[in-house]
Amino acid sequence: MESKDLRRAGLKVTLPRLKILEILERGAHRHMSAEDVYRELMEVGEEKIGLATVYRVLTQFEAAGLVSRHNFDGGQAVFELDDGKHHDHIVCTECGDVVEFVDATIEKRQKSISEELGFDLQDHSLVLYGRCNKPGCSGRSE
Amino acid sequence: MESKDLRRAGLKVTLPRLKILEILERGAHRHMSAEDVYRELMEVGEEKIGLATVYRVLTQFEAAGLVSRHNFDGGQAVFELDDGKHHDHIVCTECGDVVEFVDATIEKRQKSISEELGFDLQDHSLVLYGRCNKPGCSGRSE
DNA sequence: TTTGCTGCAAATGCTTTGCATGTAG
DNA sequence: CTACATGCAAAGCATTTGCAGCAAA
Repeated sequence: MESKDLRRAGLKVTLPRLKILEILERGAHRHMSAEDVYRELMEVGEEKIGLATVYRVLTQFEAAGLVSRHNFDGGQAVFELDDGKHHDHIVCTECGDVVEFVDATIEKRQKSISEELGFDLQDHSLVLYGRCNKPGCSGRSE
Repeated sequence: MESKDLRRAGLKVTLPRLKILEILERGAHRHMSAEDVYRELMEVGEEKIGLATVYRVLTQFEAAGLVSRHNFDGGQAVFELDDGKHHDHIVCTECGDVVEFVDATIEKRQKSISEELGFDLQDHSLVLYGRCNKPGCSGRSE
């Protein structure tokens, strides 16, 4: 029951929030833009919910640590449920598919490099772009 | 003489283009947003040049490979002269200072990871965020 | 002259906000 | 009942575009 998550985050349990959480959990893709979420809401018959609410809710979820936001190439930010485990992304430039990965070597080097350059590392963003070799790959959306 | 660069890129040699190139070469910072460039143009007395032209010119320079564009956190894209040598960035979250670096280990791992995941790597974006330890650091712009 | 460039203002696309109404707690 | 949420429309940014006038080549 995801109402727990909402209450724990200090957010009132409302229909828009529940529905959006649900879509992020069982939606078509793990990485979705606000528009993607909004579109699915419409498809599911939740036509009273406005796009502004989707943005507001996603932003609140981000602040609450329920969701994380990524700025891949192409203007639109994408959101994904945050399971607490850090990871980076590789995005297919053709079909938009996103695959997550973690690499201890890279993580370690980043830390060292920051120290060498006199920085106290707080965060980082690593996105690889390439063409995936999936069967039906050649331009959808994700 | 930078007119060469322009001609080689198939661009007419015009005052806006020369001035913008000049600012990128001798400007206050190596990484500048379009607004930054525009602001310096105004300061230098080049007040006839419009912001739209700055954007257009920077985009053309990017297409010509003279300049590269980066999307760091904070909405505004930043541009830097492209010397052909690839590098990544570490950005100070306090003063906005940017330091460039290259790390062979990271580059190699990225390649391997892409292959392992069945991607043909085309490009990547790595940005580290942290606090730098420079003397006067605590919130400017760069 | 011809093709490409520029300034300006208007248009975009994504995201955020103001405000009056609604509703969870 | 009160504080917080929502929908809608309008506002905000960064960036792009249409167009008429200008200027390199």
